Amino acid sequence: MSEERSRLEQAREEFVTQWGVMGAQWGINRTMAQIHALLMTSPDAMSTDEVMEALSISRGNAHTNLKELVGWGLIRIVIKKGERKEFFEAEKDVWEIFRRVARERKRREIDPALETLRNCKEATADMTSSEGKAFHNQMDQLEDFVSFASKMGDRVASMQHGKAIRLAMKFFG
Amino acid sequence: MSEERSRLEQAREEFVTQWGVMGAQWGINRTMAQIHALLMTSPDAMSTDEVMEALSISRGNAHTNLKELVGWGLIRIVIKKGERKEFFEAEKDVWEIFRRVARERKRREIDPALETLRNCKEATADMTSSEGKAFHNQMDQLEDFVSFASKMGDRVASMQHGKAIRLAMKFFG
DNA sequence: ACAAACTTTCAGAAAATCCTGAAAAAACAA
DNA sequence: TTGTTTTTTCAGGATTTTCTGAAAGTTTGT
Repeated sequence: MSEERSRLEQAREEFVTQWGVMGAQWGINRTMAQIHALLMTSPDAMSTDEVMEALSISRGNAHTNLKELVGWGLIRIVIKKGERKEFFEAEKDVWEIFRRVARERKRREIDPALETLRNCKEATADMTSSEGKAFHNQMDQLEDFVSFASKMGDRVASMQHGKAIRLAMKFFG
Repeated sequence: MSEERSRLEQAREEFVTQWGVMGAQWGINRTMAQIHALLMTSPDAMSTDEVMEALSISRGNAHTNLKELVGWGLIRIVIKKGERKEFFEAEKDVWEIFRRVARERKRREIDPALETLRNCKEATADMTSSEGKAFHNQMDQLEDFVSFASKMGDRVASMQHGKAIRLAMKFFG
């Protein structure tokens, strides 16, 4: 029994560590990704102190990243009866996690990028030199592609899990 | 004429700068993203010295990031007749750029992540405690999702542009 | 109002990442 | 071979990012 427990803890630690590494590669703060992994695999909501303890990190660090995760909609605050402090609980449904990350990245990164591409496109719309035209054309293609991908993202992210699966099957069928 | 030229340079600089910012947000070295943007909008292949000059960066920096981009398959080396040095030229087709980035990220990041998930899944496959089962189940769902997304990526990335567009239209139709 | 429990902020320290510049290695020409 | 051009490497410096710990702020109960 205690053997199973320790094996579980070990697997969980590996997951937390690797999720952190992966997050870092995708431009997400390592600690934030680790907290996310920790909460995704926690049977119960955890307090700030429990997170600090589990990852050996400072209060400030834990606090900042917990709030950041709340901002991403990946975890939520839970108040327990009789307890004064806040507890945090992760969204565990993978499809829902994906949808929230997609929505947030779009808002924070894709939309501003589109803005830039449109600016560059507009600023060169009237050019007559071949270089000017080539640049304009390149911006146009990029804008088309990014806005198309963005719309696809919206579409997919607003689907229910079941529907997404069925649609995806069409790809392979 | 010179007015158009300077307006073009300005637009191009904005693009290079912003592409750098965006890259950084996605876990890509800022300089690498800037060089990529520079070459994507260059009418001709550029030498290391020209890149250094255009971005005001050192030779070492330029060299390392150019080679990194070659490794990602986003630019290629070009040898000009009568010239001894190497020139670099970017892939300009957005669909092709997307495919190469997708393929590389899969290889470098998704596949290792799947490996971890499978490990964690396997290590807890026989558990009887409810916590053990919950963890195993969570790993299973994550693994399913990631490997599914990965297969989708493969599928899409191996399609021709035209075919992808037609398929995508089904989404909206 | 006071005190205890808890949350938030942030200046400075630590760590991770990135860049420079120069030297070494390699490629090539004469 | 010898000299010239170009590529590659990398130690040390600069910058950016992240973290700590403590103080300030807030909420809640008495």
